[in-house]
Amino acid sequence: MVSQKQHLSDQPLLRSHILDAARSIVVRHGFDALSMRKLAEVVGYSPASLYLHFSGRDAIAHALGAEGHARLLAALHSYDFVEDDTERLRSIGHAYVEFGLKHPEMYRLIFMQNVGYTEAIFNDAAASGETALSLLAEALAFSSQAPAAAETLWTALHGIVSLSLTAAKHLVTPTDVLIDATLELYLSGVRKKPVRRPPRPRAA
Amino acid sequence: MVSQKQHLSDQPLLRSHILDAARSIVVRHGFDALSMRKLAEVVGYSPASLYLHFSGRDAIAHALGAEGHARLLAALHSYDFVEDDTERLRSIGHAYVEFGLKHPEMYRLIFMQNVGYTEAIFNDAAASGETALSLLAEALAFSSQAPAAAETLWTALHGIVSLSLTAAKHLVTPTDVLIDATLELYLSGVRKKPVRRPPRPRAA
DNA sequence: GTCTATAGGCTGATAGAC
DNA sequence: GTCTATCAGCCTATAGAC
Repeated sequence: MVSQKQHLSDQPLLRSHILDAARSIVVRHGFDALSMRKLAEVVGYSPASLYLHFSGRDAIAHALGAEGHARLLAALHSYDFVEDDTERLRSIGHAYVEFGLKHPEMYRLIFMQNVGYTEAIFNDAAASGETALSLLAEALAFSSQAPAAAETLWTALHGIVSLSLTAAKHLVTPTDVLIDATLELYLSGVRKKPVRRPPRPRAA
Repeated sequence: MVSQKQHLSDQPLLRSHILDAARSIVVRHGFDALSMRKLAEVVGYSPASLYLHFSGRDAIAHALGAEGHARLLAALHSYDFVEDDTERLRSIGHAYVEFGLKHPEMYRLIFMQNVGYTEAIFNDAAASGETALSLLAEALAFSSQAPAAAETLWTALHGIVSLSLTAAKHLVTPTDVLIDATLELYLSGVRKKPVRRPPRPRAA
């Protein structure tokens, strides 16, 4: 019953056990509640042992966020099968917000917690070939105004998620209505020629 | 030179001294760096004395955030003089984002730090008659689709600020271009009839 | 009103035994 | 590889002297 090479296959397994425990703490109590001591307790090891598998708390945060970002990408990719360009964009937009609302603490960790984390996660994802932004840009490729159009849409979708997470009680409009209104505006604008910007008045 | 009733006028004065010190810590090192000990050191009092003027750290955070929100409102009101409706809305939109980028740690405290803080600050502001959202709704009063239109615009503007604070390196489009694109879309959509929403495909 | 002193915690990280 | 023990801090908040 006992494998002689157990300790060889344990290393990656333990890493993912640690990440599982860390994820369960973060999604339940928020990232601030993730301490090496509590994490060690959940994993069933001493705090010191965690440092054999991760260089420290930041490394765990990074691994957790990178994994969360990958899950977000997967959620968006689940609408790749939709053939109509605008329909696919609508589906992706809804899926983006839905991910954020379904995994609020994970979304916070990826995009709202800390400049350093967000940059590291995004840099890694970019190096791997795809980010939440690049996927939106691809979904908007049928239009002509990338990358500004993709970034404009991304910021809008992020705003819906982000304010829903911190100011939900003050948003009376149902989230789906906000998403649809946002998407229709971007879809209707996406083929127009760039806007002429009039000079703005300065404050008195 | 010495007033006999100095100790009477000292109370509100000390309160604002404490808030000044707290603000300087928060804007320089972020809200997480605000501790009662460090604050007491900056103010020049012992930690225990702070509790004579504020019930605790949360009360200081709340007072600081409420004050920040009031400053945001003031910044937006500085364009009240603009007579043209769409011009005024453009100015307000730019001013909103500008405030967030100029006071990132204050903006974080008001809208991104903590659900509890944001709710308390916003509840107070609503009770006082005006919030960032209600001001946007007023600026959009010339259109017919409040409050959904105001919330849609608010989330979009917040998204620009919020992602600029955490993912600036991955937004290649200049902020002003993002704001203008967003505003023009909302302005062009604001008089249209409500969008027809086609059913979305479900994931395979 | 302000202080000192302290209760009663928490933290990340490491040295060195086994 | 995992442990115990610990370093070297940090924190909010309060009791009680002055």
